[in-house]
Amino acid sequence: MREDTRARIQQIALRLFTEQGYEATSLREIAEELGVTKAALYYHFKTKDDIVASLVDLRVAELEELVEWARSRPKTAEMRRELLERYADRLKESRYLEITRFMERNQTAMRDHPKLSKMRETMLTLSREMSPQDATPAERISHSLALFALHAGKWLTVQGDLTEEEIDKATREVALRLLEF
Amino acid sequence: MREDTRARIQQIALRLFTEQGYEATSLREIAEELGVTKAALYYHFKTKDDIVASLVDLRVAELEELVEWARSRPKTAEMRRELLERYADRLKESRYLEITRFMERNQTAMRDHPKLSKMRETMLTLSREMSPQDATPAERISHSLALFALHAGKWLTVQGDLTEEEIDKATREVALRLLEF
DNA sequence: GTCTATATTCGGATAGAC
DNA sequence: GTCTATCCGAATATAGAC
Repeated sequence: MREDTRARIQQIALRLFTEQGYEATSLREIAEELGVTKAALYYHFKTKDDIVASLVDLRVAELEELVEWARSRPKTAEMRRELLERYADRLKESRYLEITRFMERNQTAMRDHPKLSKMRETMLTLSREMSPQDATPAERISHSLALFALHAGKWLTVQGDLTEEEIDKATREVALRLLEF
Repeated sequence: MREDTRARIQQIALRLFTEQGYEATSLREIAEELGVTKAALYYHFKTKDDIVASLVDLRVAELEELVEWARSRPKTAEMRRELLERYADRLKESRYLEITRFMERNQTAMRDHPKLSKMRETMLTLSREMSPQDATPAERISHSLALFALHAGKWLTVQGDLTEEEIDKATREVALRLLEF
């Protein structure tokens, strides 16, 4: 039972921020779900903003791992395909997907959050690893879109009667094609 | 000078909602920029939500136009390429792009807005027009992604030293490739 | 670490005069 | 159509006891 309260706050906050939005979620709600009072949260996080900052940190760390991995490898087409697959695998992990969704859905709330520029920078670094040095602009864009395509796949659940597995498989296929361009 | 106040409210609200977020923008701010008081806004819109609803209506109307156009045409590959180009052209018009960005960035705020389901429905209809009847799941996803790719292109402005024109041209190229799949 | 207050600020919205 | 004035609720945050 009773693990790290800090981690439980993060977990509940992440869920509520993603479902309802950052601004629409009050500390009262988070506290209620946790079974404590608002004041208790302030022991663990100085401000509401601090909670969100801690969540962004988690994502940056994961992106940086991917960048590290890419850099430890020769810059070949094979490496890039594997990088793409690894990115797709991460997106399947629920915590990572949740944080990603949270960020996609709360762009304006995060607008001038200092952590966000850090994140963009890391994402840019990652997308640079997706192209060889001599790639043309169109190729670079296509390769970056390969990453976006994986995200987009997660939005397409509405798309007819396809199962999640089918969509995942198909988006990976499309993403690989974008990488080949 | 002094045109329709209603339209000016929409215009200012759209800008602020997009820049700062829906919840983070107060009626006071909108009123101040317009040079009137909060109370004056209530003459033109019953609630804050009404303002946003009127903006979504604008986008749905534009999407419906595209659907209408597609339906008035034979279902050929050529028609789909042109539909894609028309969609890209719309995204270049500032008002349309702004509304699109507003919606992308305020997904949670719009979460259970009745207008939103209408919009999703229209978007789904449009993406169905992008594929022939006998398309496989992977093909359908690729064709839908062609639309998303155009949106994604708008996020990539950061991407190095490319001009907006170059990015626009390259994303269209990539989108067309996704359509060919 | 968590509680019970409580301070403070600001939001959306309405009433009624002009 | 726009104003002044005001209501009401809710949110973040703090102080200080246990």
